[in-house]
Amino acid sequence: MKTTRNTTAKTTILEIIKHSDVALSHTEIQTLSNNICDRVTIYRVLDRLVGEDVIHKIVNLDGTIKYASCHHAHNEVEHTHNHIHFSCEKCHAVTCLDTVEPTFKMPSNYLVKAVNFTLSGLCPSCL
Amino acid sequence: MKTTRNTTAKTTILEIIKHSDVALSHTEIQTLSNNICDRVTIYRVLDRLVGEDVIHKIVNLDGTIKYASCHHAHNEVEHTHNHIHFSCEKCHAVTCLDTVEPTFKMPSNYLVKAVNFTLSGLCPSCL
DNA sequence: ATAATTAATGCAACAATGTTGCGATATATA
DNA sequence: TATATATCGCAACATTGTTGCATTAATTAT
Ligand SMILES: [Zn+2]
Ligand SMILES: [Zn+2]
Ligand SMILES: [Zn+2]
Ligand SMILES: [Zn+2]
Repeated sequence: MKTTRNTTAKTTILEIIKHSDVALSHTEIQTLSNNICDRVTIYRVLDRLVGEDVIHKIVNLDGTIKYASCHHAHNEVEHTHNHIHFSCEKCHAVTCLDTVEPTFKMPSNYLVKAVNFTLSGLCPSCL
Repeated sequence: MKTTRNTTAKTTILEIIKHSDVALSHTEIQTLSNNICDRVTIYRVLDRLVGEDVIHKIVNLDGTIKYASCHHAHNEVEHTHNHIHFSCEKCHAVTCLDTVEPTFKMPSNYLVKAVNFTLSGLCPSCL
């Protein structure tokens, strides 16, 4: 079987994401990592971390992709990322709102498997 | 003042979007328009139509941008696009669900100005 | 109907972002 | 320490979106 390895690039990138209180884009991670590795490597590490369920991918309102660490217990049976994200239109910070759970009624002829909710406006720091 | 003009490109693109029951990307519009105009013109026409509030922009789960016509009455006082979108993971169709209204409770220290909700799963055709 | 104004277009050139192939490197294991 | 192979670096490429400018065409005025 295909195993996964802990490399310096992977460790560094994961630390950067874990220590950030906002979601980070590929470019932001590259800057913060001080070019510790190639641009392509960052893409591949991010894919791996998402696959390992250590971080999750967020699509921002403008279509940019951001990454944040997963704060759930890793032994959950049902593992979803159905929490809301907030995108501040002033400081552009994207944060996970793990406690907010949206409710909605869907027509029965749809099968909903995942939700991706993003709110925008002003965050507490910018309010 | 700067007026807007009705050109063949604009008319054609708007017709394509209006007659589609799913949201369309720039590339899809280009294909459907049979290369009636330059790639850049499509970008500019789409920006104009969004600015005129005739169509609205949707960010799909994968970060791709799609466009759909607005179905609201144009004399509404409050004009928002806070409806849910559904993205089918099989046929990749993105549709507007104008009737579904999500509810949620936000912490008071956030100011929510806009919402962007996308559900994914299987649409009625693929179920 | 014709001329004048300028919004809109086409084209080229560029920037940003993401992907792929492959030889070289480094990690985990024996 | 030796081996297997996951991962990396690099180059090359694809896609998507932007900008500047000369040309074209839609609207308005004459
Ligand atoms: Zn903010
Ligand atoms: Zn999150
Ligand atoms: Zn479908
Ligand atoms: Zn819509």
